[in-house]
Amino acid sequence: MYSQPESRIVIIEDDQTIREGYAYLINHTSPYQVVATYPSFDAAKHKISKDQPDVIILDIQLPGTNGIDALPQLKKLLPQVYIIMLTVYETEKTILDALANGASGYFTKNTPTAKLIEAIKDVLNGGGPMSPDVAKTVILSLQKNPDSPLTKRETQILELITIGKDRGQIAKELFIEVETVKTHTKNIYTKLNVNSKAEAIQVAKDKRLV
Amino acid sequence: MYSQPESRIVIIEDDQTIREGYAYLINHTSPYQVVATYPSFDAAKHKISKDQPDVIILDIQLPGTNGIDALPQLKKLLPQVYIIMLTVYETEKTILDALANGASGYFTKNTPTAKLIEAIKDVLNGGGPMSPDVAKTVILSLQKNPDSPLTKRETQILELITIGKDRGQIAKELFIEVETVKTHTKNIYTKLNVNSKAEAIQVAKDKRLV
DNA sequence: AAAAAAATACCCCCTAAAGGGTGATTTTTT
DNA sequence: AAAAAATCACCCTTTAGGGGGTATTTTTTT
Repeated sequence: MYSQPESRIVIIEDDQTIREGYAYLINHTSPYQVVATYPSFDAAKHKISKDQPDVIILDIQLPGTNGIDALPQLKKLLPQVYIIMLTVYETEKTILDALANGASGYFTKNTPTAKLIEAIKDVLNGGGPMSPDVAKTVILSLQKNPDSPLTKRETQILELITIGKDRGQIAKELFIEVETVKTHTKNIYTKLNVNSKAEAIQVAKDKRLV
Repeated sequence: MYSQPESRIVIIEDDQTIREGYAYLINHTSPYQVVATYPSFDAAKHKISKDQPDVIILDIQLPGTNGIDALPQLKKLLPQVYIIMLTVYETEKTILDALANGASGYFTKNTPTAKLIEAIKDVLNGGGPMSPDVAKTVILSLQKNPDSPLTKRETQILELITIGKDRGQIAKELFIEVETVKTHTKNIYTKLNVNSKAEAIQVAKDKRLV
């Protein structure tokens, strides 16, 4: 599926200058048309369905409902819409929350309009555009700790523990005895300085061991 | 920190045509220099430290040690190096494994050299470049299920359960009583059709509820 | 304003799964 | 040859987790 020139864009952004600037440039330098702009989600929510947007450009720091909370609601109103986040926030949590809640792309506000237009094309073609720094943050969030004190087998077992498997399931999955799983678990606990599954999971998440 | 023109590139790729093609184009159309190329990690591992690469372009499907397994070893040999994966595989698991193991970027093999050169610049500047389809896969892997049957509070509690918190910790964290946590947990179990924490975690992961 | 949904809180009972200790053999790496 | 990792076994103890039931308050939706 390729992007259609008629693709309809809505911009939700409280800063009038940015809002109108992007709108003007998209309308005049791209094949897409900005069919509506709103200064807040609350102003948009009752009208946006009528706009039938294909892509929404959504700011995070909005008056009233913020962009993150607006995301699931927009998705509910317009299940097929692609949403590109535009924000000055680039903390890991904000970025991950936005993506978890259904954003298709994420850009920081200094992004030139040309890049944004490219991003619109990307999402319409099924891609997931991000600015380089955002991508970096996402990648870092996925990265495992390369200096894990655990052996390969122990890491494997810890991984299964973190996804909720019990001793029996782990044993079956790895074709080993329950007692062996127990031994590995004990060794894991010793190395991580914990003495329960719950604590092990917490340390694992915290130190990105899995 | 900006990328230095002298930045040193190593290519590890078994297909001679691709390997030499990229090497030639990078050397002749970019400010970077390809200081060595290898057809496999096993061929590279004893010599690559001497090459002092800033960036390694690494194929996944290599004879002998594959690219994913090579990643941690390369990181050990050259802790500061940036690694860009280049592959035909684009399954979620492969991509996530590569990023988890320390890759800085990820491209599919049809990527034009110009994009790859841009990616080299990106990683040297601290970015995390990915081709649009890869980025999309990464974003999808982070996405939550928008049709969760759980309420906000229940989702919150399930989230805490998945990171290994026990009733007491959850209660404390949410400023509610342990008994309330229990009630929520019961409701979660009913909705998810499970009857243990372990199962709940598995369903949560499986259905991307958290 | 009324109804529905969500969040909060308590009580009793009960056991399965988890955790601690100790020891030993086999396989893989260095 | 030595060290590290992975495998398996037996005993014993406990607690955090789970089932059932009931009820009030707060928030949201209609």
